[in-house]
Amino acid sequence: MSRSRGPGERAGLDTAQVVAAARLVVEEEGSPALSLRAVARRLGVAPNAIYSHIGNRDRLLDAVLDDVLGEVPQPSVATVLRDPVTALRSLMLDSYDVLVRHPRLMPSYLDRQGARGVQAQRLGSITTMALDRLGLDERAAHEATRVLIVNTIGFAAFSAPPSAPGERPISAAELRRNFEQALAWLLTAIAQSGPPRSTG
Amino acid sequence: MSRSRGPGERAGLDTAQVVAAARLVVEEEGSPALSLRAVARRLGVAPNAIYSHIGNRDRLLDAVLDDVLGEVPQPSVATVLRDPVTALRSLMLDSYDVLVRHPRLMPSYLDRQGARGVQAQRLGSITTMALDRLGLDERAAHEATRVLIVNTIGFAAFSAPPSAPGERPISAAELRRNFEQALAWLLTAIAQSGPPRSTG
DNA sequence: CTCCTTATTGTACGCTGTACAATTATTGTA
DNA sequence: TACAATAATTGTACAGCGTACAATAAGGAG
Repeated sequence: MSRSRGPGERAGLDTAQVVAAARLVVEEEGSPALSLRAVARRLGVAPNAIYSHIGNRDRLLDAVLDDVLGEVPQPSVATVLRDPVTALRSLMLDSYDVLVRHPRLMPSYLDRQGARGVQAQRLGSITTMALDRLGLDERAAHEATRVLIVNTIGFAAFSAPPSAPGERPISAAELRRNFEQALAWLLTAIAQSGPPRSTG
Repeated sequence: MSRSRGPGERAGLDTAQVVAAARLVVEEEGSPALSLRAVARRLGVAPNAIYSHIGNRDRLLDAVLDDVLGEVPQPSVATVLRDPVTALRSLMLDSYDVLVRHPRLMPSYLDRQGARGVQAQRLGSITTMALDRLGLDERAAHEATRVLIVNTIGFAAFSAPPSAPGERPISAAELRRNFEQALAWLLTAIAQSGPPRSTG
């Protein structure tokens, strides 16, 4: 531990390191334990050192959220064009699986409305592309996107263990089947909402 | 202000008063400002006085959440039995409208998974009743209930103003139409998932 | 080399939840 | 009524939090 560092001496931090450390804190201690001070501790740095790299506690949270979304794999454009519904289904399932690994981060996601970082935009534009392919106009595509996002984040949020330990805490597999069901319902409705495809 | 009260002197609090004060705090200062100390201040009471009535900060939050749900009107049993789909639709719309009035409470709702208090159970059992009427078995009814709840809370959560003020913050009316659309999709799918009604 | 910007520390403030013991009011029991 | 048990409330205290401020040193620009 390099505990001895005077004011002005550099620690060689950058934003990526800060975000990475924050993710470690979240993954090992849960996201209620995500504090600037915990991150700083892990980096062997004074608490306020963080402020040079991210302005704010909220911005740190945003960065972590978006970073997590980076784990969601990218479906190929070819797949999206060939079979938009299947592409949407696996995109949402993949997103769900990633999000479920960070259950206690979910309330923050909704608070920040799905995080508006680069990763979120990446996933958003693929979604919009697939919906466009289904024949939805821009407005309808936006709305459908929101429905899918709400559903995915919402279900992921329900995977957190309940506060009262008395209640049967619904198994992860069960919840995932439930999510798949809802997703299927929504995708069917969305696909039907576009104009009927003439391409047979 | 009765600031002068020695240890042991009663303030005459009860749980309802504490919850009511907490609701006032939330409604006037936003739910991030909901602290035991703020509630205590408003009641003219020492911070730790709250602990006699609710054990915990989380439990206070739960109580507030459930209290808010109390505003959702109860559809009559006759209505539910006559037209379950319409009853479900207006129940969810009413819930949405109530929740939207407390946007910054929504992340907590998801965190506590919709709150398991008496009000939540009241709404839950009406929902289950309607779904049962549609011919869903117990398991299917539970799943459909969860889908509807996730959708409602999720959309309500999106009504909070976004953190980055640059983004166009989507009008309330627009979001509500979007919610109605999603609700219609889900209700259609759910109604079809039950066995076809033989009762003409 | 000198100047400027930037990253980092030390310190400090006010806020938070909550544990603990002391104190008094209320309730139950005889 | 007297007394004991329980419950509600305060005072005090602690560790943690986000973050503002000034001092300091390192790195880059000229």
